[in-house]
Amino acid sequence: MQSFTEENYLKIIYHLSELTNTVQTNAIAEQIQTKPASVTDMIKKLADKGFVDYIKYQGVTLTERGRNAAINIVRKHRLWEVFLVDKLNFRWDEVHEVAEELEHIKSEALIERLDEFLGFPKSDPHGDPIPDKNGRFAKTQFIKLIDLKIGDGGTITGVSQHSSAFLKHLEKLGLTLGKQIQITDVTDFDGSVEILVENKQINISREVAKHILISTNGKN
Amino acid sequence: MQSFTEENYLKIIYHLSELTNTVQTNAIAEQIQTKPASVTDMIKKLADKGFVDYIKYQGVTLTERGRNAAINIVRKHRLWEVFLVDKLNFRWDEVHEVAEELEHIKSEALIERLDEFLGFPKSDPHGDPIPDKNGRFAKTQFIKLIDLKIGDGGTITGVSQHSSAFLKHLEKLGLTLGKQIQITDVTDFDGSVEILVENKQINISREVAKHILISTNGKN
DNA sequence: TAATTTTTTTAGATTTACCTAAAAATAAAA
DNA sequence: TTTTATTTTTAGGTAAATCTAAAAAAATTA
Repeated sequence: MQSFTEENYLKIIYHLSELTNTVQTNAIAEQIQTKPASVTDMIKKLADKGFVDYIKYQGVTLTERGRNAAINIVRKHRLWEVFLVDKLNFRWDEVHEVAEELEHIKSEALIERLDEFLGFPKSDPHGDPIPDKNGRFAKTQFIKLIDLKIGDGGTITGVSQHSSAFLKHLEKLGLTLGKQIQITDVTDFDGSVEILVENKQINISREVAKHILISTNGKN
Repeated sequence: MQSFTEENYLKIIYHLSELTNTVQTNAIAEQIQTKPASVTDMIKKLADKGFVDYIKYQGVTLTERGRNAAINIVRKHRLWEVFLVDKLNFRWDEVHEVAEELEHIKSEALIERLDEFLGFPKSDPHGDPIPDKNGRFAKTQFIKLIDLKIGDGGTITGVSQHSSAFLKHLEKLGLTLGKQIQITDVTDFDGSVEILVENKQINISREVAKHILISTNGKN
């Protein structure tokens, strides 16, 4: 059984592994809000316990054991987010911080019953897939909005940034999960994107477009 | 804001305060499963922070501030227990350990919304009163079953032991909250008590009788 | 390839919550 | 009121997770 802190490291390493194969010390330090020296210490500990493979100066990768542990934490995090939104009427931009705490509650029975209580949801309020109790989940095929071309369209099915500030901004723009969008123009000057949502033309910054995930329903 | 550990100390001191006015170091050590020397350390820290009044060798009492903090933790613990039993179908003997973890989740909004979701319950699955958001709750007038005399009767409205072993035992005997009981005999030899529940005569040990709380509906 | 910059690690400290062993204070018994 | 027993505190230390500052390795640039 891992400590609260170890669990956070595993979770962060797991998320960073989706971007790069081996994960760098500095990247972890930035995510976990700590110093690289502290990360090195913890990585050694996780390596000793068999959660990560680690070669000095080369970065880390999760072992099978480490990945399973990480996926379990992600599962808990996402289930709690569904609970907060579906049952306690939290908004999607309010749930992340609370779920960061709830994900560390240890009871397995609690999570299985919570899953059942929520009706075995497949995705969380931000569109991220929820692993089942065996750690399996659909590899969702997302495209970043920024990577679409003029004329391309699709459905908003996820976000890659969970901060309250970002999500509130999306809400204000009417860009919530399930909304159909289509790219109508891309501005050369600042890379901002012109999109059509519910028959309205809006302009979003490149930065925002990077963190909106689209499932395309075929181009036109 | 207090640490996980500080919260546990406050909670334990609060519960022990219901028995004796000033709480002894050894009593805390026993409850918290630690050594008296460690308790002394923590007490000093809590005193520095203004949560307890402390005189060397004399024991501690909670300050107003300490009591408020403790009651808030008790409120959270009991609300989570209701959630686990009412919504996730846990049995009353399964909830204590999980609630020991959940009680430390910090979001105030979470607790207010959970309270509302549960319909503002007044008592937890063991019959203990749930403080409202201002820390107010009904001082319940319990009598220990062991203190009743032959012929006395009443309703089981609480227990003063939350261990799974004890609660399972009560369940097996049919002694659950709300059951009407009447004392029919007390054995001199071992102090065990003969009681009438649902037209059946059963015998319970002195130890068990000590931890069952009765609200009397008048003697006969 | 050499020089510079960036990344990562080591070394040595700090803080929190705990420990053991011994000393001091208080309470109980003779 | 001594003596004995119990309770509590002090002193000094440990482990976990962090830190700063400096050294070492790797990557980048000139």
